[in-house]
Amino acid sequence: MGNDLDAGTPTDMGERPTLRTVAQATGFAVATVSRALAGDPRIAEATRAKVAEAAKRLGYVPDRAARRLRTGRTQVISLLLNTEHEFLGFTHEVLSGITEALAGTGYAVTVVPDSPGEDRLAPVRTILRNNLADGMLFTRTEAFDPRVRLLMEADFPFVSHGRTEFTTPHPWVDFDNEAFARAAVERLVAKGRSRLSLVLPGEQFTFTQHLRYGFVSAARAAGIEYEIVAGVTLDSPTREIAEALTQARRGPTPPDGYVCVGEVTAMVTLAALADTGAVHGVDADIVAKRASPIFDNIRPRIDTVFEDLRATGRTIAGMLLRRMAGEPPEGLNMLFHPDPPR
Amino acid sequence: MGNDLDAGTPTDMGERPTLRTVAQATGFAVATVSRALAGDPRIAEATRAKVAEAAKRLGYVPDRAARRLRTGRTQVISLLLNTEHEFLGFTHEVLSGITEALAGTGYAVTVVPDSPGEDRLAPVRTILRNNLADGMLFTRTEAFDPRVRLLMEADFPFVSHGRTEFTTPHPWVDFDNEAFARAAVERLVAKGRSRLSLVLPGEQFTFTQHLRYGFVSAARAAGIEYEIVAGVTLDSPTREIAEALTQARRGPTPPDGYVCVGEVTAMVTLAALADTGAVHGVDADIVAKRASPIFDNIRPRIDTVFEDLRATGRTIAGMLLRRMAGEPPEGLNMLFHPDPPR
DNA sequence: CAAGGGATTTATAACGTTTCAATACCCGCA
DNA sequence: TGCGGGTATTGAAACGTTATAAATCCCTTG
Repeated sequence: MGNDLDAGTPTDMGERPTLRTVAQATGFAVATVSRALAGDPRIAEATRAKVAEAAKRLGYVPDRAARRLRTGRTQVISLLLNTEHEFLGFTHEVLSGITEALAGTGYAVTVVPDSPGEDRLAPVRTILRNNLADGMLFTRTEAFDPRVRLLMEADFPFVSHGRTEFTTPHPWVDFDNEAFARAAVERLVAKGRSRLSLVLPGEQFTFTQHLRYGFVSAARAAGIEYEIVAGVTLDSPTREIAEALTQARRGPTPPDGYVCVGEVTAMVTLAALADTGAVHGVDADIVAKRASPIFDNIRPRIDTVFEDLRATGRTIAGMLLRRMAGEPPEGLNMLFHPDPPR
Repeated sequence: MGNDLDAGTPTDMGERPTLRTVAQATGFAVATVSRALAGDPRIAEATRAKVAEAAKRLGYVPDRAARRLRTGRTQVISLLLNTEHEFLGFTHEVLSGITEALAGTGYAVTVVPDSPGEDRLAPVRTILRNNLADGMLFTRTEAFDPRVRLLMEADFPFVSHGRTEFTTPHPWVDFDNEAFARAAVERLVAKGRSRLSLVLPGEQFTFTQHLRYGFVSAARAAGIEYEIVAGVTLDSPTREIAEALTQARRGPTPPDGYVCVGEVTAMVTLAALADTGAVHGVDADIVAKRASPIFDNIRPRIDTVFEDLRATGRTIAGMLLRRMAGEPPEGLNMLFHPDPPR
């Protein structure tokens, strides 16, 4: 081996090896090397082995730009990130799950801001038109989400976190929020609570309807009173939520049970209880959805139901890979079920 | 203009316009169009205007892959994301800030996992060797961070969140954790507290040393007792931190003041107080660093110092842009100062 | 009027990959 | 010997862009 003085090419050692480097090292043509590395069966077994060895030895890695230019495939997956304030680890957990599922696949994740007030289609259009990704992931899905409609029309691979109400099937991953709400209500009823309260996310999101249905139907089934806090959503400033909750507590018949969809609401609720002189566990109870271990460290302890967001991230990414590989959308659905409350 | 029947090219309407499309529409050569759009002063003013108009009308957007292949510049910025569990909005806030600063620049952010137990250099090496990005951002910087060393050697643009102790200057953005710790101590002393406690992040991080120094020197200056909780770090499972704190409280002279570096620790500390029958505000006080508005909704209310992570994200991204544009590293530093505690 | 020269524009060659169409090779068989 | 026919390999073109070097034009000047 030694130093290949005869190679006298501009491509010297230290440069990034290309197909040409490998071709020269093996004596085959560039086209052959390309095919061999792609595992093309028309290339002889022995050749494939020789090329593979040389590629590995030289540390050859295909150039993304060249491949992308040639094939039109970007090897990129875009995640639409909502840029509203968010307090607990939603983004971190989902993103960790996604990168976990994508490790070793050659796919890169790019993060694209999805400003909630703005046109939610704009970033999607940009990605489609300028061919910036091979697939897309997003959250906070709406019943007739325009992004879903557009992507289905364009036949562009995506997985939504959250279901829609379109009749055409598309890949989605969701948490069974109806079951969560139902279980939360039942848990509170079991504790003897009979006037329940719930703060919902914005009306437009599908999971809001699931939560509402689970909450309302379970409360009715138990024959107890319930109210959905008016005038605020989960995305309202916490100050406003706190005010609404406090005001409700000062009414003639304050709630004695709270279903909280997020950790923040749970904290706000705890604070509202404290501020109105009520004692958790005595005057009222809370059951909350929990996506992080933080509630292990809250006093008073409150009942929680765990939603595994890292698994969610892994799943949406894995499903997108399958969709991009050509699987039909029909089978690509996954509904996570709440563990029993604890 | 009407329909250009004479154009009879394979590039029909509906296809993504390229330089060739614009060239044909204007009658100039591809090279001229490229130059005109790049604002090359050697192209006549009138030509530049005509080309710009046509490009806009046709909706021309340069192809990233082609540009990348030709120039070697990727138009990508990589963010090294630590995949440990994290509970409050660090990732979300920093990432939102980054995308905010990058909006409209044409740069995309890709997220690369930075597994804490693993070789922290591996993802950096991959990015360098395979030319996957033009610049890099990362957090949890160490005193002699090997990533910083490698990137400086390679002369690759980056901004670290956190300072190092290298003598060669490099761009960084940091929060003045020493000032935070000092202020927290002073605040506790002002409340009459005289036995302070602190849980530190892992020894390897630079900001750990800043915290330690601020804490220790302020406590000494005030002539009070202090302890750094042994055996656990901020990254320890919360259960272990809780145990260590609870145990300390059961000793002969339990702490009466806590400096908490994160929101989670603050919650754990509150829980430890509650579990040992101590009352916040009576038996002990807490001053905590706060990166989200969540503490407005914690009862008991605790003193906090705000670290604006979204601004941090904006700043590291903005600084990286300047570095990539060729600015020398010397001036590219920014130290965020804590607001007065409240 | 020819030559010089500044101002514009352009043809062309890359960047590294994949793929189409064509070539070279080898074997068996007429 | 020559030829069909599979097998294995290859040359060349193309993806869309930028940069180098050369060409064109037009105007000034000796």
